Amino acid sequence: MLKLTKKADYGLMALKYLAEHPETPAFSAKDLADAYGIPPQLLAKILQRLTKTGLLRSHAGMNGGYALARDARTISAFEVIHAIDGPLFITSCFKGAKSCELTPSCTIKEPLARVNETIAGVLKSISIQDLIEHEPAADKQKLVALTLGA
Amino acid sequence: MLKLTKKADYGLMALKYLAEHPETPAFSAKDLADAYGIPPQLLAKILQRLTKTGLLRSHAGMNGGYALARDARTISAFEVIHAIDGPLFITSCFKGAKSCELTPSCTIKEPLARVNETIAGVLKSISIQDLIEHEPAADKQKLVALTLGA
DNA sequence: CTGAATACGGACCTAACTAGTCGGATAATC
DNA sequence: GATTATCCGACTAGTTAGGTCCGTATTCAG
Repeated sequence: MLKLTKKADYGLMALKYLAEHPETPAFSAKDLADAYGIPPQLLAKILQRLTKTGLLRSHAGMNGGYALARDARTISAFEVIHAIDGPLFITSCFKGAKSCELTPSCTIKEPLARVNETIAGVLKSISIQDLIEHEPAADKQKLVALTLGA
Repeated sequence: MLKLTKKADYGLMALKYLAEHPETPAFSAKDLADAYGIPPQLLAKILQRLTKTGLLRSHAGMNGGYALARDARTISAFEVIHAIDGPLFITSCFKGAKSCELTPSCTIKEPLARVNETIAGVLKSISIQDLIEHEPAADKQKLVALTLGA
């Protein structure tokens, strides 16, 4: 069905929330979970993962919590999704290094790999900041090149 | 992980195979399954589904089998995926009519919906025929517009 | 008319994955 | 040292994906 996991959704929501409140030094996992009605312990694990991949900075203790490690404009949706859901493969084939068992019979792998790159490109072109600024802006249109040639 | 199901892969492979052999009037599910080492009964069900959605024509009895219902150029990868995997939703939210329970707190739904449309556009721009012709062709590059504005 | 080849379609099984929970350890602040 | 946090692994329940089995209907050849 080509859909993100809820975890990725939650992660994006949390990052967006942090980006929307730059004045506050840090939010605890519970704060963020309450803001969206997300199970706190689940969100906590997501935030921990985002911390480990360097997208967030964490601080334990009172008045601790999470904050963006970088500017919201420099964090792409792709990074968030990749950190939480792992590598992005549109094909069920090539999971990592070992190509699919059907090779060389699987002939659609190569064309779909380009589709995969295109989708990744789309997600890379979207920053957390973009999620906030969703005003009508025809000049903000972005063009993504889809190359089918080998 | 944002990936297609194997069923969709199998469907695309089968359609591509049919498109590559226009001279043959029909291939049985078993023929196609043998060509790729796919479980025959699984592929059979996929082909049946593609028939029901009008992408294939079927014929029972001896020398029966499946054939493309339309020209390979007019069948998009999107149609195939949609027929097999169902509607394409990148967000875990809005499954069909009922929006996610987090509404209105879920604020990323709207921006991601546009990403969703972009990806759908990419898949719609790719025909079965395109899967066959994967020669280096810079002039075959396609541009996909990604609009983030509301 | 009979039988082989084929499409059709439901029921079923199993492994994997997703979402979420629980419990405890560590760390920082007051 | 009590409180507020992050951290992290183990566990459970529900869903989905992938695949199988079996019976029925349809078409064609001999």
